[in-house]
Amino acid sequence: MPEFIYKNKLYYNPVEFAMDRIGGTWKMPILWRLKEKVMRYGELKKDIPRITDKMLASQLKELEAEGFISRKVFAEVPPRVEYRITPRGKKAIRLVEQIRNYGLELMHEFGVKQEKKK
Amino acid sequence: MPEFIYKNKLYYNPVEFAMDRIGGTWKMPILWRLKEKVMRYGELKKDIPRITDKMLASQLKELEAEGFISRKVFAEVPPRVEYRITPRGKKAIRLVEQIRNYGLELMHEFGVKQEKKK
DNA sequence: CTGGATCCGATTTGATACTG
DNA sequence: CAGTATCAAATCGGATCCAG
Repeated sequence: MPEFIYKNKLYYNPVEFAMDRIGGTWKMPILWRLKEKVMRYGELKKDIPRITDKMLASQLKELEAEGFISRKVFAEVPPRVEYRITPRGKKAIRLVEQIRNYGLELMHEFGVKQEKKK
Repeated sequence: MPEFIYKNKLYYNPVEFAMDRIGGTWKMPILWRLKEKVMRYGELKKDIPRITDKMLASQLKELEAEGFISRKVFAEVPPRVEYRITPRGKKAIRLVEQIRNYGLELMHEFGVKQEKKK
């Protein structure tokens, strides 16, 4: 049984480590949107339903701190901040795609229907 | 933006749906161990470090309720209960492997070393 | 042996208001 | 526009005790 410490937290396995980096309710949705677009804070906010400023800001900060996205601030008024995916983030996206495909498969098995975008 | 309800819970995307079925701290470790072995409750308990009875029992119940594992009770004294993976669980294992491989990759990038099993 | 029941603290997320 | 600060709610998981 592998077991290890990272940043003062005990992990039992690599899956847990990965999910701690890019798991949670909002990180994958954020990465997903930055897949092939550079986006501003406000664009992300509008594009991700129900996310609050608190969650968006904190998750962006964590993703940046661990190198999945980068942040560019423009010295303008009004302020402009752009977020873009990094190479590490691109690798993460490949996993997101796999989980997503699996999720779609499961939803089909469970008879879950998705709503259309309005 | 897909958005849907399953069992009275609102989901934002397929990833979230998948992780709600097989995510959390203990479900993947359990599935992983049943990958190619039938195991008893007590064996799982011994093999998964630090898991409590509460978590093991509840996670087994949820995995069974959603068809990832099956449970066989023997009418013996003392009681014997065996858990085995189902076809649906086997598909899940393929995803676990992908997440695990990604986690190992990330750990390498982050310079995390795993301890050897004692 | 295989759990269920209860209590409780820690963590995560949400709501709301406010600011450079 | 792009966030912070504060407080509250919900969820998760651990500890402990009990039972068929």
